[in-house]
Amino acid sequence: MGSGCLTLKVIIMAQVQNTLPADTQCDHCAVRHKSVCGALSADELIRLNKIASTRKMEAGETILSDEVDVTFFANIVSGVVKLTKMLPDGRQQLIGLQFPSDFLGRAYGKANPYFAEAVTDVELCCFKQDPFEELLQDYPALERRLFENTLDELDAAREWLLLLGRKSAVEKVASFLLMLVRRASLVGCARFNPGSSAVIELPLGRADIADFLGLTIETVSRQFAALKAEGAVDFRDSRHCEIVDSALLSSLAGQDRPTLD
Amino acid sequence: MGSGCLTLKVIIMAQVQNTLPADTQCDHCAVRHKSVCGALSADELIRLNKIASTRKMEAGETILSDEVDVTFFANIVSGVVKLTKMLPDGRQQLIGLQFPSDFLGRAYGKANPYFAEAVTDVELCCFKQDPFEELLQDYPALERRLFENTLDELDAAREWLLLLGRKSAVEKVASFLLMLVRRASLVGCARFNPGSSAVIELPLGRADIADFLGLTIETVSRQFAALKAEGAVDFRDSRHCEIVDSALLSSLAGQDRPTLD
DNA sequence: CGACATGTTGAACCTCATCAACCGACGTGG
DNA sequence: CCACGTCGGTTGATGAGGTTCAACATGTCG
Repeated sequence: MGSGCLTLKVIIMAQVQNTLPADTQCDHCAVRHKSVCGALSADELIRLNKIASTRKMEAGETILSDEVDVTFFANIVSGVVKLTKMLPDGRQQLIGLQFPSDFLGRAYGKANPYFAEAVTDVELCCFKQDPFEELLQDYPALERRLFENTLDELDAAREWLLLLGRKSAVEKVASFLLMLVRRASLVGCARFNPGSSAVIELPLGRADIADFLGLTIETVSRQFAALKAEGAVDFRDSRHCEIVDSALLSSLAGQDRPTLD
Repeated sequence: MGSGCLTLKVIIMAQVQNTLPADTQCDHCAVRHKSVCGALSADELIRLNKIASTRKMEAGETILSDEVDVTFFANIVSGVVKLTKMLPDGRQQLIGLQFPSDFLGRAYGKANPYFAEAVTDVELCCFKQDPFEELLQDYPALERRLFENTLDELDAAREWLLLLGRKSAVEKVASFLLMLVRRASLVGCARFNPGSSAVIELPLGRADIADFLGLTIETVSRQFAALKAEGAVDFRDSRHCEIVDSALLSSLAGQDRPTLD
């Protein structure tokens, strides 16, 4: 049960690459409007800029940890980040997957009760904790954006509860792919062909997918094979999945009414 | 799989019992300080009071629904509320359990993507939607309290992801009991004896517990029996559970280090 | 009392985990 | 250059943990 692989808890803090000049950087930022920054006016952004700095992290590095007090929040500018929790005996569960424009860190004091780890190489836009919380006080629009963000995350987590608690292995895997289509397409990780078939890049390896779905590597692999056999998807390689029949896929995911026509 | 019992989606809105006189009611309120109201001064409370009204609902009534636009938020004053989600084929998952002082409803527009149903008889303190959202604008402390609330719910949901994805049946049931001890004791549903043994009242029937833990009624029952056999708990009746050995119980829940002493 | 709801217990079955072999891609060093 | 180990993924055989189905117990309400 579980992955059993106790990941080394080496916390390597990324170096500050670059302190942003006060007024220009955000204009070119890929996530300027989608992220929480979207709540701020140009003037307000300048102040945010003053406490911001870019960091790059390599795939596999730990960004936030259970055990270390973190002194910053961050927007993901590029790359994918996984959030995980672990049982003392090593069993692991992925509790979230974050894409560009998502926000990392728990506001207001309490430590995050989980790990955040870079899945791919990642660019972050980091904000120092204390001054950022001051900003939250001063700019209600910012706080509200962050709040709505959190509400969305809560909804997503609850959707996942349903998946983990009640869905079968195939349904889980199918739902996972659909979730990627939905989320990744917003972020440009997916390219759509005219014929409504899309190729999505799986940001996670089989082990992480398993930990996301509460399954083992082997079952994930088998269910992918099953979906392929059904004609719902096709794989060019283990990381690239073509959605052949998305209607079929979502019926296999158990999300629509059971064909009431 | 799942409970299979498609609960009737009859939405019976409770009658307004009682419009609060502007200044007195809150003083006697059992959850005045624990709930979001705790963020408000006496003056501010008066304004909140103007848009508040008490409602009583009977066990089994639906409070919030997927399919109906809800026009109020609410504090739970007494009783227990369950939040559920359902797959189209009837499989059900409990995604949250709310106690007195907890807040019901999703701020800022979007509909709650779940059901809320009274488990016991429930007293609510309801706030009309639009004026309450105005209050959120005007009283940042209130919004912030609600925000922190939401963050805590998110943490709880993620804890539950780990449980559903990675824990065995015994571990799930044991964790459930411990969760009740932690939460219910804050709310006065539990009475502690000197000898560190406590009797907790299970607010849920076996079916709901099963839907909470992603199990079936039968397994829940068997695991309770197993815990009793181990000497971790004892049952006076199916609804009252005495925690005999809470250290043992939490080790069976898989939450502490595997005895490294 | 009988009808019904709720919970417990037993036996058979099935899904998924476990253990193990295997495959291809990659990198390293002889 | 190829032998070698490693790593990620696939595939097969076996078995355990939970589900399912069914019978039974208990409690409540008419």
